Amino acid sequence: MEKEISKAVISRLPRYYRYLGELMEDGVERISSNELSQKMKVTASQIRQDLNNFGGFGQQGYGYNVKYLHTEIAKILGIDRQHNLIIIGAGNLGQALANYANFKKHGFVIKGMFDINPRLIGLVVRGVEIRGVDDLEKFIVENEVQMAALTIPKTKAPEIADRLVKAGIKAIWNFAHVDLVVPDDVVVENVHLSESLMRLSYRASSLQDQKKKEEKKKR
Amino acid sequence: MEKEISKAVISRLPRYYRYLGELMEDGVERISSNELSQKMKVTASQIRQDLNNFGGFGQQGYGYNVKYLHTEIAKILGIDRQHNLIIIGAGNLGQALANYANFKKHGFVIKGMFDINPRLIGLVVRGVEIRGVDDLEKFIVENEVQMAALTIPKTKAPEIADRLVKAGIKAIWNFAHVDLVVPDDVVVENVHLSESLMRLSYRASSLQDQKKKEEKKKR
DNA sequence: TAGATTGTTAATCGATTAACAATC
DNA sequence: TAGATTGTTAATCGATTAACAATC
Repeated sequence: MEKEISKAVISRLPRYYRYLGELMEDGVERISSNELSQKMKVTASQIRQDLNNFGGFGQQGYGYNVKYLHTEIAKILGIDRQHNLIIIGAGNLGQALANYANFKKHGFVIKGMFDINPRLIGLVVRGVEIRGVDDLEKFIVENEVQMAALTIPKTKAPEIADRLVKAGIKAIWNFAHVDLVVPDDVVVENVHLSESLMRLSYRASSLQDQKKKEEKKKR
Repeated sequence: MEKEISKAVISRLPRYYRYLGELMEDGVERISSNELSQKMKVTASQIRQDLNNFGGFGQQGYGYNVKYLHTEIAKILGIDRQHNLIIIGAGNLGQALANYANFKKHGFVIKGMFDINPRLIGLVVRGVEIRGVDDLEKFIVENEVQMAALTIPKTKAPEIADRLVKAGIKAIWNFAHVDLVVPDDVVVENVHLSESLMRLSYRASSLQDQKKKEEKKKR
């Protein structure tokens, strides 16, 4: 039985990965959980606990080898392998993703882009042609695509998601403002930008309100 | 003393808001925590606990009035007021945000866009002109801008963030892959897309690995 | 009034932090 | 060997779920 690893732990791994990458660039060879904790503003205890979910990557009295740990986290995250990706929805957001150069560095290869807008079909973005959705299923199979980014309106998303799942897609990066319903063996990662903005709004607003209250008190 | 409301609660509010909005569109007038919990796939207990952080919005024996609750959550999130926003970085992602029509509906008004690329300066996106960053501070003050979306490379982000803070910005929606350092009275909401994609990669990869193991067992 | 459902307290569960023995 | 720092167990804290009295 595999011990299930908590979502909280997983969501911290990419940040560790980023900091380790920066340390490598700075030529740092080793780091202790304590040093790293100060840089990242988390507890050293949390770092050690998190990492030990996956094995002992450090050494007593020494700390962690930056390069080694960086590689190991990449393996855990699955970014050491190639992921074939398509983007459904070639609007600004879809194109923004396509233009995001760092993808390739982490094993994500954009195999194709799709849209229903005839004005976009045929255009080429970063060497990738925008296609109509008619030959979607065929394309997925032929190009061994496992992942799809959904940057289409919420009205179209569930239907397209169904088609993706039937065609064999196993991972959906969902930017549409709906909760997709998919089988157990398909994973969905939501990026709901409007919800993110609302969280910011909440925090900004409550900060404002607090200030106003404090001003009132003074008088 | 205000009781501090947990981050977990806040991050669920926008989703409640979205579901209530959809219920309104469907003409539903009232809903019980139990019904809503089934739709949203959370526990009824959690819904009631979450809402009661902010006050009693329901009525025993009746449930919650959809429209009323929708309005109240909007107030809590601060999306009943106007937020003046600028976008720094007019690349694909910045333009995607500018084109995202629903912003206005929730009180976010895009006052301006900024870039350093001379080829973009002067262009107009959705009625908003792209400006150079020279007159950034002046623009913020004159237009009473409180929020900024940062869609620029990580190398430039900290410097611009400093300028924003000095000019009086209180909320930063950060799409750059750095952790910004800001004073206590400024809030930052991070959208690290590459980290989101890595989380998806982890889940997709561990699903794959699991399957392989099961296949091995069978043999 | 009887039935339904909230608001809220209490119980459980999980995640974070602290502590320290193991060991490089 | 002595010092440093991990890996891991135990303690604490917080968040989620369950239960039920209050009340519409």
